[in-house]
Amino acid sequence: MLASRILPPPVRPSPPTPPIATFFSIPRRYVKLNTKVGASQSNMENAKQTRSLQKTSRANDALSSSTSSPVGTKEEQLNSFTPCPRITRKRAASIEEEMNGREPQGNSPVDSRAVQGASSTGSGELSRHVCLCHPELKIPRPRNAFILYRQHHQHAIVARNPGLANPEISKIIGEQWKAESEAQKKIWRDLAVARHQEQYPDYRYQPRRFGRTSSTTLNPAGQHTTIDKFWCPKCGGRSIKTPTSPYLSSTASTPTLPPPNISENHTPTTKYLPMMNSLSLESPAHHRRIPSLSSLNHIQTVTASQDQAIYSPPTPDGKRRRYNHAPTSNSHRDGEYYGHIRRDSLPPIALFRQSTPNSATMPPPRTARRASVGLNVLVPNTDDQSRSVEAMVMSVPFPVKIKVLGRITPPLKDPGPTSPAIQVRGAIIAIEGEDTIAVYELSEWLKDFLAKDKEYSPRLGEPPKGPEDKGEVTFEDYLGLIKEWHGKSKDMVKYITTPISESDDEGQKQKNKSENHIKPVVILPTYQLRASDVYTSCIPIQDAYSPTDHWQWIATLWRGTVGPDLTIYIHSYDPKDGLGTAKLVDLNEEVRCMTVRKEKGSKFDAGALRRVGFEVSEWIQGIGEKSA
DNA sequence: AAGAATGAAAT
DNA sequence: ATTTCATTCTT
Repeated sequence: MLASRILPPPVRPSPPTPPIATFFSIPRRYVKLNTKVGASQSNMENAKQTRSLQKTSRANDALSSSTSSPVGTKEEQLNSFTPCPRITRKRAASIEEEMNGREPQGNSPVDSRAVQGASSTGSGELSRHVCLCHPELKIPRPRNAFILYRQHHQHAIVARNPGLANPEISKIIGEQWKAESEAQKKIWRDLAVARHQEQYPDYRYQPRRFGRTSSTTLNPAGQHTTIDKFWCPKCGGRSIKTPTSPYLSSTASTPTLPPPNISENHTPTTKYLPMMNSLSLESPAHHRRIPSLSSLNHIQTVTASQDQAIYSPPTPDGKRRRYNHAPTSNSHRDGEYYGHIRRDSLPPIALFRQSTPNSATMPPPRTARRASVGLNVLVPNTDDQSRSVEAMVMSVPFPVKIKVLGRITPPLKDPGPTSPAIQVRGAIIAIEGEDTIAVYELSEWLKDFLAKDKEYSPRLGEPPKGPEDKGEVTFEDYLGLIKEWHGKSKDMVKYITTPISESDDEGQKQKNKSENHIKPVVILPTYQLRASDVYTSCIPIQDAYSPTDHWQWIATLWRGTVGPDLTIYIHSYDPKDGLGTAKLVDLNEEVRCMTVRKEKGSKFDAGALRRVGFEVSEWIQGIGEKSA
């Protein structure tokens, strides 16, 4: 055991793991051992014994039931969920958390280091010592199948049994889990590993064991030990003592430390859309801090930086929240061990940085487009215009367009505190992509998938119609379509905010009150994106608008209609081009876009589909909780 | 902070 | 075989 402590952790098929990794927790463990463990030790022992007894019997159960019974589909006994006094809100966190990991992509070293996480921030004196190497968030261990399952069903159960204590809920879900078919369980298991692995390829589980084992303190050098409190386990160096005044310290001395959260105030959205601020529109209303859409031509410039933004990690936040509510006060001080410390450290703000820099270097926005006739050299007024327009428009990365659309037509927002609360908040999911067949295929699949869940009542919507004939299409035609959709938009909103009622108006009133929180979901096989693209190409540009301006103008007309809560974009790729490092399924919370990649000509990857289904349902669950 | 469920992964 | 810790949230 000692030996294994001293040696670097067994290196997985993965890249460099810092040799000192194993020791990170030692100093803190020391702290904790002294302060608490000793005291509670015996209690713990008891508890453990109890549990291990239970465990064995449980194990037997499992053995007898799950191994022996092949099990038929038990969908019925899943009984009728329904009611839901209040919507669980934690779910959002889990999604965010998922997103957090998505990032430096392939930077394995980061990941492995992160496993150990934790800065040297701590109690009292110790807290003044900061090591230059940085923080890193703690990577949570993978949720196992059951935990995922529990998480997923929790709110349905809470709904059924209002006010039930959590442990009870655990029991219930435990039962349900046992009843689940082996196949179903496997799906959850797969999901459990897949997700975590994707996010933290180099994760290695390193539980701290209090059992006594290593209170023998050896420091990394293998030398003996009184623990040096100021020794930074991560970089192996001594942490530096920070000046008393925070001001003095910041500038010069701590290059690797994130600056105090300057960015904390900005919402990511604000930051990621620097050039979307209107310098151009004079309408007084715009003086409000409403971030308006920019001049159209910016879309091109946006592209570059947006791209970064889009593929860069979203706000590191996630479940820290969960721990943050813990009091920062004294009570915390002495009990500090790494479990807490690690979360107290701020997420590396550096992650945000890349989103801003070029805003400064951006060309000034063109103002008063209408007037700037001469400026637009981009528009060839030739015959093949529409082709080049199409090419141009299609060359804009879809995430950019989706994001822009997201600004024009945000999802239905929750009613303000003053307005009456809505009874239910479903979701609108747009499925976009150039491969229409695939779009429909996925739409159907998703509908079926959600329908199985009983928590959802999915409907396929009819997408905006394309131009009738191949001939020229006029603005009028388009305006007609838009008008139609203003109507449909209202219908959709109504649909997703109206509790589903299958039983006729019988005991309806009673039912509606406590139960029936099935979420209505509208799935649109193509929506605003496709429509905007199509119409951009077939409505000729008669004026000085550039193709991208043209696109945005077209897109802007959707304003006033409801935007999708989530867009699923099907990215069909050529098998011979391969995928590169791209993931099959990739959720970008920031733009509310989930990308699903699919090889042209073949079917969707089964795992990818499951993943989509799962993520979508989590997304929908989290909708209530999202801040605008 | 304990606790209720289950399970994966490290000792 | 045993221990930790993933999730959730009330007592």
